[in-house]
Amino acid sequence: MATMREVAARAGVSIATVSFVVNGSRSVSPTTHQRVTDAMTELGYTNNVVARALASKRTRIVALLFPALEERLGGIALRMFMSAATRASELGYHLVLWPSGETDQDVRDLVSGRLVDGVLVMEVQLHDSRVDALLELGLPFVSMGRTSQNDRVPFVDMDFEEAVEQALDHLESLGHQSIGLVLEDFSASPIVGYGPAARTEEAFRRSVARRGLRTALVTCGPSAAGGRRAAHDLVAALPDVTGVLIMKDDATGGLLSGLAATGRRVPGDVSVVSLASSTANGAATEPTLTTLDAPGVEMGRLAVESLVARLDAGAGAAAEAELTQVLLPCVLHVAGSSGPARGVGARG
Amino acid sequence: MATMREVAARAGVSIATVSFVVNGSRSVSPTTHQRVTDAMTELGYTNNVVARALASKRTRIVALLFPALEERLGGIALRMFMSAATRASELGYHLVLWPSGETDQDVRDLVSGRLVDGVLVMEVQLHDSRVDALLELGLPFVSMGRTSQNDRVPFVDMDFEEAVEQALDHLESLGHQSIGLVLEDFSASPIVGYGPAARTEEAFRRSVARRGLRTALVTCGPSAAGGRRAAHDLVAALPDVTGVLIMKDDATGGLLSGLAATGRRVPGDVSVVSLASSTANGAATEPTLTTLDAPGVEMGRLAVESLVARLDAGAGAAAEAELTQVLLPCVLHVAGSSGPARGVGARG
DNA sequence: TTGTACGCGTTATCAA
DNA sequence: TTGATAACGCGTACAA
Repeated sequence: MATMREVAARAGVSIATVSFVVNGSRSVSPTTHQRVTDAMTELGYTNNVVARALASKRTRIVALLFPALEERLGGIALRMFMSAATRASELGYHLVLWPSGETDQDVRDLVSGRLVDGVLVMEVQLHDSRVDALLELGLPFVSMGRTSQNDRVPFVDMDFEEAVEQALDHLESLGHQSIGLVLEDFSASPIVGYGPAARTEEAFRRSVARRGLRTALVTCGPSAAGGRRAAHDLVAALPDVTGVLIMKDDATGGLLSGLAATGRRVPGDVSVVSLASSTANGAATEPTLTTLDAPGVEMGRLAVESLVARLDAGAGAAAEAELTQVLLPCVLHVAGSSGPARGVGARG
Repeated sequence: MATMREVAARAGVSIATVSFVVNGSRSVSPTTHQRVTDAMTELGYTNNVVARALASKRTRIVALLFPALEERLGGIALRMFMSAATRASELGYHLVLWPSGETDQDVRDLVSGRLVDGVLVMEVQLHDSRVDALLELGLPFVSMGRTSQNDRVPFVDMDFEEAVEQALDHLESLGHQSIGLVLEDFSASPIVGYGPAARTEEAFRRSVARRGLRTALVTCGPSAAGGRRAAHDLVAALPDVTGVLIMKDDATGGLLSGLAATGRRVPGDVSVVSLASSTANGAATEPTLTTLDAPGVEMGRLAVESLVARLDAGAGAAAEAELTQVLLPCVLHVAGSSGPARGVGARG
């Protein structure tokens, strides 16, 4: 609870010298350095981050902008929160949680307090007014997710295209030629083209055309009931289906039982791969799910690192800092829900 | 980006008058008030929260202390994060996320920067050095969860005792007399007595004794495999079991299939109630789970409200402020996994 | 009701 | 290498 002034008096030096010692901003002679550190420990000096922020015009606080009232967020969002906060802490920053609606006004209001040096934006949509507002405000930020036109926007996102490739590689190597894709049904949602679903669908269409696979695409409502319904829709659209990619965690269990209800066994008759999920999540069903684990932890960590790097570089070097646009791969975790296609030997 | 000084100059008043208008700390004449507000809008004045914090010795920031590296946290923790941040925002506060280990040193280091006015502590254990440290530091805080000796500690926690009563009431009203309890296995964990599990077990023991039920208690490993194993252990220990309480979300699906593997149908032969879970989570299985939904959102909201109330009351009134110790009930959501006991009519 | 002036605890700019 | 001292932007006695 001691101030710099008190430490300076105790050490018999000027307040500026104490500041030099604390920040290492100038070199001080070993003797005075020792006197200052002694005084600091004797008085139990600790920095006052608020005073430092006022004087230095840097708060060393970054904000994580998340969509309030969003019910779809799950375990991977939580891991992003935690890893972002942890990495920020390691880098000497604090992370504040900012709930925001879809409107850019929320962003402007929050930023106007000048509490934060930079912002991370979560759940970025294809058209996102929050990103527009941040660009206009000139505040350093990193987008977690991509808009449709991200020319000069630093972002960290999941590589949905690559995830689809990995999943199809896996299934094709097991001999599957008839593969369905199950995506969340956004037709009743205000969202016009949800990025992850849109990118996954597009990547799937391109890849299956190139690979020459038989395919079908069905949408899926929430929870087990939605998954069960999707299973029926899928087998109706693609009766000889032997492989399924699904990107809707809460419906995957229902998909499994829905497939069973049509007389198809997993993985005996049909293999299932859960996209953008997690091993832990996949372990909750029987059989356990082959998953492409979303890099939530890495996304949080990298987004913070990218933002902090720009902040620590200073306003001068900010312009010439390279634009970090990172796509993180999912990790394929092979488990019980995928296996050789019917008629293909187990060692095939 | 305008300062108070600039607004004052524009309005032709003193800087103090502007401050009075901004904070409502003194009454100002309607005419000058108008001149000031006009100047503010013309210059686009916004408060500088850092300068305000330095002068007022209040940052209006609270910290949420969460256990770093904790993998067990799930959806309800995420909802706590989001609701706490949202409520704080509504009350004019900011929420920063502070990762901490088990050691109290982390807490002391974080607090020493004087960045926050108060702290929320998550996942409080029966013996928690973080709580001890906060008490010693004299910093206002609210515990989310309870220690074993919480005489003067303000807390918000789930009412595990009541949840057990609700679950047993539900099952008993359906005619069940032989009920098992499935809890997470902490024998291999460093945690000595995990609060929620310990309180649930104790409440269960007391309640079933009073009710005169036949019971068994089994522990449960992670994921579906753990639940399946628990099902076998349970039917071995209590062959005529017709009702199960389980508090381990990722194993509940496995419990269902494990029961099926022993020839017992849910809910035809055995009813299952998932404790401290969520309706959304329970909808992922078939049948959908009857759950006692954890009040994660309410806990985050109430903890913030309690803390902010104390902070806004000021240091003077803090001592005489009542000690808020709140136990929040779970909400019973009856779904597909519970029904009348065998031999009891559906209208029983 | 309004103005003056000091304090909050640092950082940063000059001198020395 | 060190020391004065002016910002930083706002809150608040105290005075007018």
